[in-house]
Amino acid sequence: MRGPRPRAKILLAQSQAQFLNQWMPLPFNVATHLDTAIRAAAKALGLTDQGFESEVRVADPANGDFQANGALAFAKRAKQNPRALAQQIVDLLGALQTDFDLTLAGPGFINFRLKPAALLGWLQAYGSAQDLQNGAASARQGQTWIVDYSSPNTAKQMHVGHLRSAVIGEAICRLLAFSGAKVIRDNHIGDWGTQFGKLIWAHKRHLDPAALATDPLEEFERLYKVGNTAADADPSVLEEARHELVRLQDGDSTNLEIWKEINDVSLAAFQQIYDQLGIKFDVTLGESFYNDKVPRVYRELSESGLAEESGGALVVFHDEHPRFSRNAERPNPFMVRKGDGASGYASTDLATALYRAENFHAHGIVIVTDFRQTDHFEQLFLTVKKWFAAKKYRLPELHHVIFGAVTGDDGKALRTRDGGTIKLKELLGEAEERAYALVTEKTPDLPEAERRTIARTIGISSVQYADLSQNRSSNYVFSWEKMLSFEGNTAPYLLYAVTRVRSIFRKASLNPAEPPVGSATAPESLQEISLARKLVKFPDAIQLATNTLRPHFLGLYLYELAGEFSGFYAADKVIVDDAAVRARRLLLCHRTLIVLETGLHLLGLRTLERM
RNA sequence: GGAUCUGUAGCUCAAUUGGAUAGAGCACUUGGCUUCGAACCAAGGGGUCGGGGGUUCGAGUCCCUCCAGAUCCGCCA
Repeated sequence: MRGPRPRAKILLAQSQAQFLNQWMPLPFNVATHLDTAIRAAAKALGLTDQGFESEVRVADPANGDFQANGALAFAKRAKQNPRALAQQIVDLLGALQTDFDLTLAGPGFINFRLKPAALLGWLQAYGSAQDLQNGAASARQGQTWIVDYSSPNTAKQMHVGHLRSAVIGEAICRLLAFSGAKVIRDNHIGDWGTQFGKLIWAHKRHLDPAALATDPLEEFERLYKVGNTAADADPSVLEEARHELVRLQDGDSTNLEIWKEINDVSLAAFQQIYDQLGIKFDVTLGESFYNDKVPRVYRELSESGLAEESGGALVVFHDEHPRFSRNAERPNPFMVRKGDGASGYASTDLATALYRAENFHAHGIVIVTDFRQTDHFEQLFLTVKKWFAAKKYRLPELHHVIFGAVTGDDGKALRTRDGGTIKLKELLGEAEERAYALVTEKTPDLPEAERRTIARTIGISSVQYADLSQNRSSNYVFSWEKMLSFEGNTAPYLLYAVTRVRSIFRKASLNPAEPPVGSATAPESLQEISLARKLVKFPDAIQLATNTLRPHFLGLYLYELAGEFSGFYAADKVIVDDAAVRARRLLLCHRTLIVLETGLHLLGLRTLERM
């Protein structure tokens, strides 16, 4: 419940105008609040029409809490003195001075430092996870976003290379939902590829029923290899495999049954992994689902003149784009239909885009894949934009969320068919084991069952966070040490901070859901102030991570917040006799707890009571 | 051959997308537990941001060029 803020009494001595002003809570997102105020000042100065932007951002703590850099860029364009211009703006920001210390620095930076009373006001105003949610939920209210992630091929196990899409995708889903969007998680599985020809061929001839009963996915993988090897060695096998594929596509009941069995088994195995990662898809619309929807794509693209015949195939060029132009040195058209009449992933993806726009009324579509598909999705998006424009369909925002490859020691991307790559199942199991050893070492007194539960959370979180803590666009060499590191910017460090806060509440016999902090006063010590200043920047971290679709910005923020808390924890004791000191420190502890837990849950991690 | 991405401390990574003195962790050195959990904290050394040139008040970030690696380039997705 957000009511009037209990800051009134510190304001009694101030003017009536300021008093009334102070009854308005400082908004959830302080940077946005500053932006609004500066824009108003710029408008008063007549700068808005000339394209003035405030450029408010989080500042280096040494300089302030937020900084506005807009005067610099504007002055350059308008050939004015930036420092003088910044001063004119500052002169109009008098109302902000109740909450902030304003300073002008360097060539024209405007710095804003929150006063302790303003910090207290913000902390009092946003006092529960629900308050944080309410504060953030306006940005994408009423929008529907489709997030297409994980999307493995069936009949194969997921290996470490599949982890990034799942982990990053889930974090993005949660961030979008937190900003108010309705999110539809769509697992666009590869269930209709040519691999099924070879697979069905082998299934009919080399199936081992015992192996199928023990570990069906393992057996399907073996069968695929058998089929692949045989087809490579013998052209007649390849021919038979193609025939099996055609029969499947023509609806042959035996082949359909095998196909369905393979997919059902695969999805059940995938689900075990998803359960561990806390992922639950809303829909699983794989490539087969779009099978009957591609003719419309061919028709509409041809009618609108976007697609053309070329060597028997149906292709789309984008002449305005050097890379996809027909005039390129080596043309790279978007292959909508192959020369032999078969559909490819391009046509499936086009049909998928249309379905998402029409059926889900998507405001935005996010597709999470590795960087190798960059060209494909660029062509897809270019084609979709022209196609939708020609047919007057409403165009959703299209985002390809690209991440780097997970590579082996040779620096080359891991591929399923190379064999010997680490299976996701094994990775998660190993993570749990290593975490268990550590838990047992650190907290041997906890009962075995609890140590197991804790180890599960720590192990899985560590693996998830290994992907979320770094900028998604870079490649990395897979290593156990990296995935299961427990020091530095890692999940255990963050989870540890959470358990230390909870421990304080336990020690004081207080319920963290109902912290007695109504009488808390403004932060005083260096560490208290530093922690409070960090807490107030949570909305900015959320916004940055969501707008850029880069969850690591939130991870970095949480790591820094946990660091501030650790410094505070070491310096300032919370459970002390002085009731005033105690209340104001408990407030900081509690707000740290809700921000950390909310943030970690947004990244898809689970948190712990103790560890 | 063309295109895209990557290159930051010995190692693994950040840097709010053009902002102020490039920051963390690991490793190394030093100090801190009879005091709310030391899976922690405090402090120290360590950098021609791959090389070179350019754009401007300001560049790790943008442009050009060279070097190194990865990836893609009409029918597997």
